[in-house]
Amino acid sequence: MPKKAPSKPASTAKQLPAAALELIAHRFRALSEPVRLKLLSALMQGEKNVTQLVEAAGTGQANVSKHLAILKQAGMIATKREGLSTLCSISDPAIFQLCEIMCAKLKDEHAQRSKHLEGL
Amino acid sequence: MPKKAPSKPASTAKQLPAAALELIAHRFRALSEPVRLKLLSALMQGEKNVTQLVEAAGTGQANVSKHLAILKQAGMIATKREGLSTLCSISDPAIFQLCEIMCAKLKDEHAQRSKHLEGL
DNA sequence: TTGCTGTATCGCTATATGGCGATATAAAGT
DNA sequence: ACTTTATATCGCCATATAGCGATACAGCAA
Repeated sequence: MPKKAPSKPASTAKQLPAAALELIAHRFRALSEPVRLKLLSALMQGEKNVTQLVEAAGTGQANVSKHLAILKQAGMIATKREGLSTLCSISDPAIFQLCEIMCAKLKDEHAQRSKHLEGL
Repeated sequence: MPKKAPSKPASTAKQLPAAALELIAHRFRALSEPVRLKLLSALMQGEKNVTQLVEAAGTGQANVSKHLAILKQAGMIATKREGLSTLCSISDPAIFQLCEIMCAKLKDEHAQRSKHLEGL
């Protein structure tokens, strides 16, 4: 695929420009809070409105609203008004991959820890 | 530190227990800072000592040391002393996958934005 | 020992952010 | 109009953390 070579200082080029790193970091940060992961986890079962998500998250409505805004800004969920409700849904399937990889990592490490304890 | 969650209302069972979500969030958080991503980016080219990483990161040595500790605690890098130096290396190949996915996401979004500007 | 280098840790400040209550806005029904 | 419901936003507080300088520690050389 023909990738355009933008005007980049080819000499001192790191593989990723600093601006890109900030964008990437920003997106990872959206995934770095348990409440937000819980929201995404709930949304993996399908579209939900904010009230349902408040229930699922187990925290206040104001917080959920803020967290949803963060997820939305990170391009991970989409929202649409429907009457009184705001329906939320996962907008980027990459999230599934990301969480799967991270979960696999956790399971591996857990298995390692269990192994280390076997001899006790 | 988070106060201990009281006995869970068993009704709202989740696919992932809260403790797991915290662990996952913790790992994503390790990837949520530009300096740490820069360190990982540098380490993708191979083992490096702290001084080299300080150069690559463009921030103070104290910060780099702290960031490396965070990455280490998240199980993303390994360190070994060798003489005066501490050699660091990526210990979990999953990081490559995670960053690839996130970068692809960014490229997609960038392409989208470019498209929206085409008609102007 | 002393000195030098590389790394880790401490103390501090400033900023960012999560959680909460209160309030504002939006949309629909009366 | 007013009320109710659903969501968003605001103000405040407490905590977390990135960055910095100074310092402590570790390892090697003379």
